[in-house]
Amino acid sequence: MTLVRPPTLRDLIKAYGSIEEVVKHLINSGFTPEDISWKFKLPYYLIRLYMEGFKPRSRVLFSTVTKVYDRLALLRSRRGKETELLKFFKREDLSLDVKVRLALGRITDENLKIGEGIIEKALCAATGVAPKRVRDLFIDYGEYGEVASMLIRPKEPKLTVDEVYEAIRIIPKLERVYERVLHISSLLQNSTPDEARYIVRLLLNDLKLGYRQETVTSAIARLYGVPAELLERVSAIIGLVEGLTMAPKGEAELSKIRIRPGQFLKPQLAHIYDPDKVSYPARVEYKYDGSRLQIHRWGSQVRLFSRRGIEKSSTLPEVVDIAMGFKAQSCIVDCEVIAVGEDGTFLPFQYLLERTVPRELPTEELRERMRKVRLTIKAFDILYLNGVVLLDMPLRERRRFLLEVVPAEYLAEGVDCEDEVALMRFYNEALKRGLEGVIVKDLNSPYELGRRTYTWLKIKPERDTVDCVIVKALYGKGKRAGLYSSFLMAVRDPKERKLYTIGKVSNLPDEVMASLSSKLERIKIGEDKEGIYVKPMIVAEVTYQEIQETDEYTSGYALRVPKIIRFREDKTVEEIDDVDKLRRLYELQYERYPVK
DNA sequence: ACTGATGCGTC
DNA sequence: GTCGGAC
DNA sequence: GTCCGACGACGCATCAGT
Repeated sequence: MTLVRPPTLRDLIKAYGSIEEVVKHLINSGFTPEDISWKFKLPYYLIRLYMEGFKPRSRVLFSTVTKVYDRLALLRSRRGKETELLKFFKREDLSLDVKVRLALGRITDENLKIGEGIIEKALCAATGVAPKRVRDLFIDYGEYGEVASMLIRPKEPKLTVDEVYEAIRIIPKLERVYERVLHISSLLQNSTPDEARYIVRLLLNDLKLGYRQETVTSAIARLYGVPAELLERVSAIIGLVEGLTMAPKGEAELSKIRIRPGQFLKPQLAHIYDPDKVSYPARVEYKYDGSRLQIHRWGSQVRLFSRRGIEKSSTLPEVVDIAMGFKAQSCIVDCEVIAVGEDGTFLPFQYLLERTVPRELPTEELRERMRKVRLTIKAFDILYLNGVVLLDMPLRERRRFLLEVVPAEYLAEGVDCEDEVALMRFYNEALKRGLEGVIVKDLNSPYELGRRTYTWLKIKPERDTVDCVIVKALYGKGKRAGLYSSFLMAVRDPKERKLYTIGKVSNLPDEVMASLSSKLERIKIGEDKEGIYVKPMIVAEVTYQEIQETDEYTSGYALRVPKIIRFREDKTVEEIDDVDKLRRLYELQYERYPVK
């Protein structure tokens, strides 16, 4: 009896013709990708690539791209970065969409479901380094790309752009956490420190190269000789990557891109109110505490989009019904969707999330939620009507069409104000009626896709303030590495010497953060993986937009949109506010501003 | 079957 | 949603 | 003036782990 040698990979390739066929055959015979990786000493990511039918097209090394990234990181000026990008886009050995995506640091529009947690696991798996040490490096450098480049061993670069690019694109197909970890760690094991830095950054959608997307746009516009404004507009309509990759078709083709219902448009946004920026007469409307919704209707078709373009049509059927009642053949309407009780009163924002967050729900569950949280809309703009694009029309004229299309009960309430006195009168009335505030709009302004403009200004009230004390300081990330950049605040027990947490605050100026950080080090009394615990003695006055009930903090309450107003060096921890005051403020907030 | 970790999208 | 800060 | 990164709370989805 002769011993049969197990077939080598070489044998199998000979038998099946190609490595791709071998992998397919082995998977069909019941082997897992892990088995195959183990048996033939093949990197896990390659097996997953072959399973997805990967066919290498170009042999360009990924290290040529990381060199471009490094140069971009070093260049200081916008112009310099733009020229370097232009040089990159001139390369003919890579396709334009690959180059655009590499430049934008966004390899796919799908969700990778990769965050810092999975990167940390993958780094441990790839290097055998203990999680504690990886985390410590992360605290020091504030970013996993740099950490990866420090932990990965130098080697000859051999990854190709194709491999890296496709390996990232197939990640959405890896459902299990351990699959994603194995995939990424095998990729990192086969990369150089420089490659690892940028692979991690690509996975986290953040290249940290210090240029903006408009720099990428103008580099492409320059290369293909098309106006940057046109390219921007096309990108606003069909999407950034799609728009930029159309540039070679030239100005004539780009000009043909038209807005059509069914295709999401980036909504216009508002700035904070500044009295000097208002031009009268101004349109002033209630600001409803809801979620932005863009309604597209053409014939009997309706599509709803959230602020970032997520489709919501299937979970908001009552809004679809409302849209069916619009008096138009086709239209795109901008509105706020809000939660209302059975009596028509406004419900707090938290309730709305139960309706707007889910992506899809079983019919029964959806019905139940529809009963519990009713919805209505408040429309305030119209972008398109019966084949005509209204964007460049002044608001005054767009509103005329809006009133014809949308029934009165679904329109945002407002008035035209001649001066600041009238504005403030309407604003105060809005607060009395329980609204979030008002929006002030320039009646002569066009609708500017995707831009935050001073032609729309929001006014929201200052709420009460709470004096509280820092009990914990959390490590900053990215550009705030090495500092404590967010602070856990607490209030007193009314009787005993106890503290109850109420949430975290951040957003301090760099200088303040720096001096605070050293102060905190001196009163440190403990630590965990997120930051340090400190002796409660730094008192701050904090304001907020709303108090919410929560299980997250020991007081039972949390502040929505918290802000530090000032530090109270005149106050000791004995003199801060207590939980009773917080409870009173919570109960008072809807009395003083009736939710109606 | 439940809880926790992780990621994502709303404000 | 907020803010500060780079560009 | 504009954009963007670093932050806040919340609820949901999904998988990991018991």
